[in-house]
Amino acid sequence: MGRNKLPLKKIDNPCRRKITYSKRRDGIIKKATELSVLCDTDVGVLMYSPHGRLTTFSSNGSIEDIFLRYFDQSNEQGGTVEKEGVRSLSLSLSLSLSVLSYGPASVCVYV
Amino acid sequence: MGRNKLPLKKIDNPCRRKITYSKRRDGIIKKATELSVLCDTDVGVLMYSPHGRLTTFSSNGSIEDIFLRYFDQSNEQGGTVEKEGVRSLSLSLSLSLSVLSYGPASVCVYV
DNA sequence: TAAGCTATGTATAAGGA
DNA sequence: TTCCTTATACATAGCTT
Repeated sequence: MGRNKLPLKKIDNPCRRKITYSKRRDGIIKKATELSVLCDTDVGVLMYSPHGRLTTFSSNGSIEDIFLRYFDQSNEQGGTVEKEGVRSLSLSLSLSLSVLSYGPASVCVYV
Repeated sequence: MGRNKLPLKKIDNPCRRKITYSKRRDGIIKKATELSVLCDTDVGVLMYSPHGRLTTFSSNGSIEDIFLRYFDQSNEQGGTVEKEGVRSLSLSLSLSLSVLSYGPASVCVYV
């Protein structure tokens, strides 16, 4: 868009790259907001600037909630009963914790 | 965009809502791809369809990698390593378990 | 019912203040 | 810088198949 067509490759000029990042980052957040409102859905976005600065967007609650819902869904493919859901959630939490902490992790759940 | 301007509110007609979701979901993924290429950055997107079907996009590696990078970064900024990420994941897990099981839940984490 | 069309609204690349 | 301006390219709403 704009006066000229940008070729789809990394923008060499760091200044232009930064400007383009800001504009398009805002554009994506706007689109994500619209999608979540129009369709009444959850949307989450994570973006890193060229200098590594993080921007997150989450239409509903925190971005962590969206992560969790992601873990939920990955584990609930089969329409599980509560116990199964609990177990697989625990397993997936263990897994992500062990990666997070670069070591083993265990989780006890009381419901 | 399109023939008429859509008001920014939930689309009532389920059929239209679904169509709009599909088109805009693809649009966001295209924008995210362009952003990541043009600016040489990592971008991750999670979206749920009106029927709860999940779509993820990740410019680089799996969406889990982006999650991890998120936790890493949050923890670098706050000073506390791992513990915060672990705590917020545990809290989220407790919450979701208590909803799943229609009662209180508690979680112990060992890392 | 998914896929294509097109008129129209939106995003944005350059440039300017 | 940070915010306008505006020409242009892009996304998409409603329609058609």
